[in-house]
Amino acid sequence: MLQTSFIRENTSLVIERLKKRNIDATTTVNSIIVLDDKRKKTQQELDSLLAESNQLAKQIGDLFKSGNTDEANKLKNRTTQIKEQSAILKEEQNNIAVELQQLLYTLPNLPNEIVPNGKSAEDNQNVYENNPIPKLHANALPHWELAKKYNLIDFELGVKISGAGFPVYKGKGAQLQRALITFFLDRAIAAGYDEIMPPLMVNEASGYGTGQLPDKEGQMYYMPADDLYMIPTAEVPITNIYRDVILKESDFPIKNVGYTPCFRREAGSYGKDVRGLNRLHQFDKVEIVQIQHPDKSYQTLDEMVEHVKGLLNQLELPYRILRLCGGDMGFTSALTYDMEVFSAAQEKWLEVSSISNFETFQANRLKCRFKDSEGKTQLVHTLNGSALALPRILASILENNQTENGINVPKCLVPYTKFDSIN
RNA sequence: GGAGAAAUGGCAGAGUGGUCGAUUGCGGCAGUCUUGAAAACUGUUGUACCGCGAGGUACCGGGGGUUCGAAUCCCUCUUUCUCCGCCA
Repeated sequence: MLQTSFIRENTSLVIERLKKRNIDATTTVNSIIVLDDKRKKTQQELDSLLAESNQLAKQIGDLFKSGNTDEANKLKNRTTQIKEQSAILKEEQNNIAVELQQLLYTLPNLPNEIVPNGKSAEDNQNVYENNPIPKLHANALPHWELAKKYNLIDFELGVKISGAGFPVYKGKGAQLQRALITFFLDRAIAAGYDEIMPPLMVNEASGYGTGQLPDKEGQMYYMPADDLYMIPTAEVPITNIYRDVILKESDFPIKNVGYTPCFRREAGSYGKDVRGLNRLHQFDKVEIVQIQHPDKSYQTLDEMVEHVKGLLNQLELPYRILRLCGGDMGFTSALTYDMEVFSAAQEKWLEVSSISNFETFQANRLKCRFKDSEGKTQLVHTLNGSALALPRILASILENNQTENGINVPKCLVPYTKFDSIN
């Protein structure tokens, strides 16, 4: 959520930057300013009424004490008047606040200056590409066939137990999955991240804190009996650790890593994009989160991209890095890099990580602040990224490393799997 | 799930209708003393909003109510603790 004060002071910048998202925010921004003016005016009136009422209450108290009940009762008349007036103003103030809040919720984050203009994924900027695309043998199979052939993943069994999008990992498939999780966690810990195992269900306040609510309400599984949401990513519970927290400057950078299953309804998805492991309702992900000083957050973003590059390099997967264009960026992000691996049998790029700087957008909702060197309280910057999302990594490992005789396990995983090939 | 107790500032812990944004202790910060440090002493130390400022308003777990006036009384929700029951 953008700050009202920021919108007031940078009106034209806000409108200009949101054009990168192909949004004309002029009307909304103007309404926000008008409403904010109204809010200020109402508060001034209300405050002075309450000030008078506080004064009177003191006087009445004194009068009662000195036995001057007649005079006290006279003043009471005035206070009842004030009460009525202030009740009206208070309601008005509440209404304004709600309306203002709703408008603010509709505005996405401002894209950073370097975010390319564009409407869709086709306009994303390719900023890095690595590792040659492997040449597969003539009978190469897509990962869902390989998973079946080597008894690694049972999709039909998942349908029986839960439904489509809930695969069952078996045998070496399950072990490979577990190896990847541990590998990713170990690498993050080595890079200075603290491991967190958070709850997998969160309350409404947490959903609002990181911006899943109200924007992506339908994407999360919701349990009405207990008013809880299944997490769509570890970002939600981990970042919400810092909700309503005032940090010290010396706390920076806060680096957390967490492995969690992630749950997504993926309403509206269908077709061949959902084949196999490409798009699931439940999947595993290791997420890195950082809370950083505003001056250093972009440096941190680069550092996080480097970290993920390191993982992909070790896994020896062909990948590319995209700088997302305004039209393809998430609601809460100021700058996002997507990492995609090439899935050789499907012959397409699969997104395996999305690394974003949210600047103060989440922090404003979370009320996560710090005291700067002058003792002033200001909002922190939050960042996060997948490091990494498992299913598509697994898919590309299976596809890219297949030979006529089986599948080779990447060297960096062998210490974890204790086997170096699947056949 | 049943019964009872509780929730106050970074922490501990007073406060049961007005003089309370809140005694005190610890911690934090600044200073005095010291070659330096410790100790001691002095001062300072919550958040948000409004206001150029003086200053004002709100907040004692959340929401509502009683009252001229609520941290304090009432209702409700949440959470924590103790006991009982059940259970991985």
